[in-house]
Amino acid sequence: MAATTSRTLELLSLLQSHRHWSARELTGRLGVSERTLRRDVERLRELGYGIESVRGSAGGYRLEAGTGLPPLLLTDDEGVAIALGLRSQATAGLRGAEHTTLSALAKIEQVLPPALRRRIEALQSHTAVGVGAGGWNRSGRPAPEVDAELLGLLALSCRDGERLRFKYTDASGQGSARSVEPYRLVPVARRWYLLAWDRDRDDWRTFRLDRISDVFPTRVRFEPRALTEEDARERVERAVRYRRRSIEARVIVELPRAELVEHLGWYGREVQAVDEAHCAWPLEAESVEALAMALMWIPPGVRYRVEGPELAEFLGRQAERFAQATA
Amino acid sequence: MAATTSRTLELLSLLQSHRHWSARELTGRLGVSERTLRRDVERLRELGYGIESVRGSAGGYRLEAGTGLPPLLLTDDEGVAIALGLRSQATAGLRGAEHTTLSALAKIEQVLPPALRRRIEALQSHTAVGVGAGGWNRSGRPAPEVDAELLGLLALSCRDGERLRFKYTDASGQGSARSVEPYRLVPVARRWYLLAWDRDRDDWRTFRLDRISDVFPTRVRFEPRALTEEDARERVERAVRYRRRSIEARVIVELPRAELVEHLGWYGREVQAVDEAHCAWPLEAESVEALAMALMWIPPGVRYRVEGPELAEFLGRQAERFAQATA
DNA sequence: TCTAATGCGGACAGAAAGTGACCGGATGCC
DNA sequence: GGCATCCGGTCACTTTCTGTCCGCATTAGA
Repeated sequence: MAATTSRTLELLSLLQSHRHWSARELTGRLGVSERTLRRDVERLRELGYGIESVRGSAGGYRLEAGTGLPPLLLTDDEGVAIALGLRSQATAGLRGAEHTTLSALAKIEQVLPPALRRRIEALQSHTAVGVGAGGWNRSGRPAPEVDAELLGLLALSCRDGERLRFKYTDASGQGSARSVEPYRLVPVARRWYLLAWDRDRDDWRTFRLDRISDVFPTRVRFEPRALTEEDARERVERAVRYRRRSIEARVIVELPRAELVEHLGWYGREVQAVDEAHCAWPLEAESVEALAMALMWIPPGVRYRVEGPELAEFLGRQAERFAQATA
Repeated sequence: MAATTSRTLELLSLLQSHRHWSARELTGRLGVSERTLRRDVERLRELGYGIESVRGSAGGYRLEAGTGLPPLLLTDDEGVAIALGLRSQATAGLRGAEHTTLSALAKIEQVLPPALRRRIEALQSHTAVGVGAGGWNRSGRPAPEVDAELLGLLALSCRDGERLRFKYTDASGQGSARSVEPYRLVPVARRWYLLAWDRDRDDWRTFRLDRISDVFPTRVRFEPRALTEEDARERVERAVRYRRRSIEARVIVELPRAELVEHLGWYGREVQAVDEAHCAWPLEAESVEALAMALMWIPPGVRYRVEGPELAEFLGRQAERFAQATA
């Protein structure tokens, strides 16, 4: 039963797993005549998937970019890799694509067999970063750990309009049990927040993800309350009292612009020439520590001067500490 | 023609896009009778995809984890998000899953419509990190830019056994035109290398990805030469003459262990107590700069002393520079 | 306890499709 | 030119698909 549908999927899967197939190989795998294979190929083409065929000896079929994205037929391993990629993508907070990333993540998390889920968790725990690795974020503090699994779960609930219960520990350390209608996940300054309608308090509330625990999906659906995208973001930002508070400074380096740019590569793209022998490197970050780090990349032996009160003050203190530390 | 196959895919797509659907909604969307819908659901179940149904009022269907991964039916946006996630995953070099990540990446790159490809590139250029962000790697230098697109292309060629031509600039700056049979991509120390059979030199060669340019996929297939996984890795490592060269140091901080751990969080997991008032923080990284960065996270006002000649020497110089810079 | 809403699946008959065999043709590599 | 490969028309046969009709099972809520 349904031989043709599943065979079509299998054909797609074969084509995705290996770029080139001859008709013979395919008919062998699928157990059909060549004529039927050609008809299957035709069908797939009609669905908009680009299958190119090459005639002559060494001919065959290959899947190419078509007009639309074909269904991705993944092996378990690949599924795991994708889920991992999306999780780290989501927790890293790629600007401008959070929503889509979450929706893709929700899609795959929804159908992930438990065995694979366990593998993902195992792998994820291996990927923790070390000191000096990617773990420092723009704010210059170690990024708070974001629970990617929680993120996935919440994303699903938001998408599907499913009530949730969980424990929440507020800023003052007070714990409480909440019953909410999740509305949207919003990333602010590398942290994730859940905007939801609190059923007990009869109002919108914002929850920081790392303070949520013991989530229980009730499976009870609800009709999402109307709220514009902007409203949502504004509510969260207000609740979070988030200010950007970025710190700026400028470094005057005793080096021709070209040389510094050469040395810094991509990070030196904003360096400007001051005169033949000096250049200016504008810096911006969310903490003085992050700025100071940047200074360490000025080549050894090269003199520089910083402009910017916060950074200067910080450097003064660090210089003292460094000197003491090696005494 | 093929109404049922495409309808089945559409059903799967609907189920993936939204968790809960009533039979009515589905029949409306698909334009078939309820009986047929039930049969479609049955078919999907037979294929191993977990569709749960709920009877009674507020009943309906939902897609759940089944025994296998169902074909992922993605919107364009989601496809972009996944490709981005995989690219960053691959270039970040997740240990232990490189191969699978590449295979998943190859799968999606293979079928990515050009329009989406352009979107990915656009987005990717926006996600470049700023100073102090995740762009510093373990070696303490800005991570060399890995061209994710190149990586995807090479992954495809390795998988499919397709000959390549490209230009290669070796360490000494010498350029040459190569014609190779790509065999495997190997990440070493945050850099990617291509192991391939060089057809002109009649031997294996290792190419650093960031030195490869002007790649031309010939579309000519070849029979991959036999080589074990270990052999491959060994060849690359030998070619790369990779040594770990990590630098170690220890910091004695005038703070009780508990307080420092509290302050550092995850990064302080190896801190040891020395006595009531002091603790020792062992550090390890691939450059002194990275070590020095770690020091900045010791709370302001707290005194510390470093043990380790390289770091001490480096700090001495930095202290001087900082002092000069603010003069 | 009753009722309305929802999903379940057997039976049937007509419509639609899928299938393999056969064939002459086109294309590309050597 | 010779060979290997893909192309797509036609035909007869088989299988599947589909909608309709129906009584049943399950659930939430009045």
